[in-house]
Amino acid sequence: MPKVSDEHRLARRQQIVAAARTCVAEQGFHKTTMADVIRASGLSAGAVYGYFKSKDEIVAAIADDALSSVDRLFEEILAREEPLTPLAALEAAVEHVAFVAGQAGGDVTKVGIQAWAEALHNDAIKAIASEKYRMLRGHFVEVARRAQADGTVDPDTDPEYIAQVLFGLIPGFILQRLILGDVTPQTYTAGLAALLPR
Amino acid sequence: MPKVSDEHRLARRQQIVAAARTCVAEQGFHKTTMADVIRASGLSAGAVYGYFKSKDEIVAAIADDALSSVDRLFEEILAREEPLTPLAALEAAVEHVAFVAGQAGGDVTKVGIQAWAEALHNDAIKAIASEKYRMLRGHFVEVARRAQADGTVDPDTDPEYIAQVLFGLIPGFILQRLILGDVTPQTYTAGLAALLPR
Amino acid sequence: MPKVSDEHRLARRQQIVAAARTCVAEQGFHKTTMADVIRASGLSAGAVYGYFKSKDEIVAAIADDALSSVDRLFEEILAREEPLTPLAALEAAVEHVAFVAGQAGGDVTKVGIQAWAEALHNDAIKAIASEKYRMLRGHFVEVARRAQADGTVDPDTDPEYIAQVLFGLIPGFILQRLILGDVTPQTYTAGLAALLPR
Amino acid sequence: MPKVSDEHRLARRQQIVAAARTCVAEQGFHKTTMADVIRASGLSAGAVYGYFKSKDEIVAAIADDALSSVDRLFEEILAREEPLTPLAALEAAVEHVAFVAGQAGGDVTKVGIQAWAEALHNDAIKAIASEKYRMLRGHFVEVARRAQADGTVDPDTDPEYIAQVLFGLIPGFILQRLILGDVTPQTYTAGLAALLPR
DNA sequence: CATGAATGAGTCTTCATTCAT
DNA sequence: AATGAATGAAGACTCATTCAT
Repeated sequence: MPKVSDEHRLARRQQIVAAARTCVAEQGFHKTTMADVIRASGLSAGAVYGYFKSKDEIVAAIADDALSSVDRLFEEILAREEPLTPLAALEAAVEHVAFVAGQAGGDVTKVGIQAWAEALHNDAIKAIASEKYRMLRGHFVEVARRAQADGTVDPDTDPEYIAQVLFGLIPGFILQRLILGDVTPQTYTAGLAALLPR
Repeated sequence: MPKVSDEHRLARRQQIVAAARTCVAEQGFHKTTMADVIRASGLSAGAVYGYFKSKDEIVAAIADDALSSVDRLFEEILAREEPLTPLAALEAAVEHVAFVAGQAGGDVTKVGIQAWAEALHNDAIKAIASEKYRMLRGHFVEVARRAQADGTVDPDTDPEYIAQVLFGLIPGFILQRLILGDVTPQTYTAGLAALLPR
Repeated sequence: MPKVSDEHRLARRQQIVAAARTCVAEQGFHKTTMADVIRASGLSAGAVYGYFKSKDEIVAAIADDALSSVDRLFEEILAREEPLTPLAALEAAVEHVAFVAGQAGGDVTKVGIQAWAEALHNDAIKAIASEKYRMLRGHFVEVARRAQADGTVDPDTDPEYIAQVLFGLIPGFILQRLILGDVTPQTYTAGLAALLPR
Repeated sequence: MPKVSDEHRLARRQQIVAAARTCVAEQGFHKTTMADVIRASGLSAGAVYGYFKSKDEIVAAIADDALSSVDRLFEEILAREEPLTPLAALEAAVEHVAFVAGQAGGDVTKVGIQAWAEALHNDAIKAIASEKYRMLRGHFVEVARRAQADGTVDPDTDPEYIAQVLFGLIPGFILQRLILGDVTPQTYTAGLAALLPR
């Protein structure tokens, strides 16, 4: 297949990443063997290694993909409505998380949690997570600023701190949803609404 | 002999769990080999297997230990002061987390994150995490009830939902602290204070 | 078409052998991969396999080429001067070896040593080496005969035995030159001169 | 087997090296797989890797062993007879080589040739070969010095150069013996005798 | 004819666990 | 009870060769 490259190459990488994501969402990074990924991708060992140099590179690609997918859709959501209150922002975020988690092809939030654990002793993953999360949190800084301008939120607090808290609610949502299983966008939003000033 | 044996047995188990925790905090569950644990514990392979049937059992013991340690101290903190506001509860929680993370013998919060990831495909760990977190979140239900009694928080919202949000802030704190490195109990508490009604 | 094809075919084979020789001189037969040879030759995998059926065939071609190149030039050297003494023959041989070793395109003596090792368990290579070396040693038989006619060397000894010794000095020169690095045509010739009758 | 170490450890290493030597003499360094060595040694994979960190380390051990065995016996041979002429030294050397080559457990000279090839692109092997050969050649320097004292050999030539030539005859003997198959200690010694002054 | 992506058997190595002493 | 050498089933990765385009 001499002249298929570029789009073909990208498509194959996507194919492999998709296969790997499915495996990783089911079994985690470490229980997922290259043989699993190879089987799931429908390619041969040699072919997979033609697109990725190592398992670590595939793991990094999945993590990047999983964290990016969250950020990508966030960007538009947060940019959309003009007067985006903290509560509305969190609601949108959490609904989006629940939505992508239910998509076919492996729960992205499970991959995300794997990435958290991996980031602790894998610098490549840590760099990816760090970059994506900083970006994501940046959106909440903007939300905080608007709320301060509205007078809804104390104007003297560093909006970064407020963003830490708003962004910080998301991991807790993901985790409770997967491990305790009794948290939904509705309950979480209602809980936050009760805490915030009416 | 049973008495001595029992204490001895427990002490040995603690010794092994402590050794394992150090390894796991540094390298994660999967990069930690039994040889690492055996070396760190100062025992022999045979001895370690005399106290734990398998690596999985040790992993479960570490996870239990890590999650319990958080809960144990929480219990007293939350029981202590009478009029514990949501903000004060979160502050205490987060300060405690930062404190235990700095203790010698391996950062417990790192082990905790490993446990989150592991829980997704290891039922024993999931059961432990589930139990501990349900307990932990229960304390926040009580906090929510008090705040509703005070009139600080909307009395018509299910206090469980409010607890989901308050408890849900903690994973976000742990994660940002370790991966982004710019979050402290002070910034986090300030951020939350700004959002809550003055 | 057969004529153009034939020259073309030979030129391509030479191109591949030259590329392979460079790789083999640097890394040895076994560390040299077909991918290396393909890259160095500037051809495609398919093209290379159009000219050689297998890696083994390429290896045999390199070995043949390396051993032939030594022999080819030997033939003329030994045929040139009329009264060629054993010392002069060895000197010419050793100087020629040092010269071809320094040529661009991969040290032929390194390829030669590889061929020795390979000959031990590869019958094709063994046959090539055997043939070339028998030829090469044949020249020294002639030298021995002349020296016996001169009275310089004992006439009762089988000239084949004398040739074994004269020819046998060359591998030792190649080896010491590459591994110990302190042997030159001058030192080696001087050493032999000291041993032979004045 | 808790308390067998030291002699046991050395014995096991020898056992592995012996097994590996047999394989390598038959098939060469590269065609010999770890599975071959493991099978031949009668141990398990894990056991072999308990004694050697890698295949390279085993290869180095075989090379060391093969080259040492030659040197070890040389030392005594050359030290034995008082007035050791160059011819007698070469004869002893070559007879010893033919003897060890015939020993059971893998032809050491074949391993030696493999080591020559390997030394060209493996620094560990090169270092071993370099050391052993320098030692070995050192013995011939002594032989040269004695011959110069006797007046048998030109006293103005650096004895190192003479040693290069005497030592340099050995690889040629080994090679012709294995590849051409028509050289024996007797023919080689006779050939040299014919060349040297009567 | 040429291309080079794809193949998949085979390589080295690790590591949880056992058991003879 | 304790020891730690031994086990061997996987695991990640390579590379000579083919064949659809």
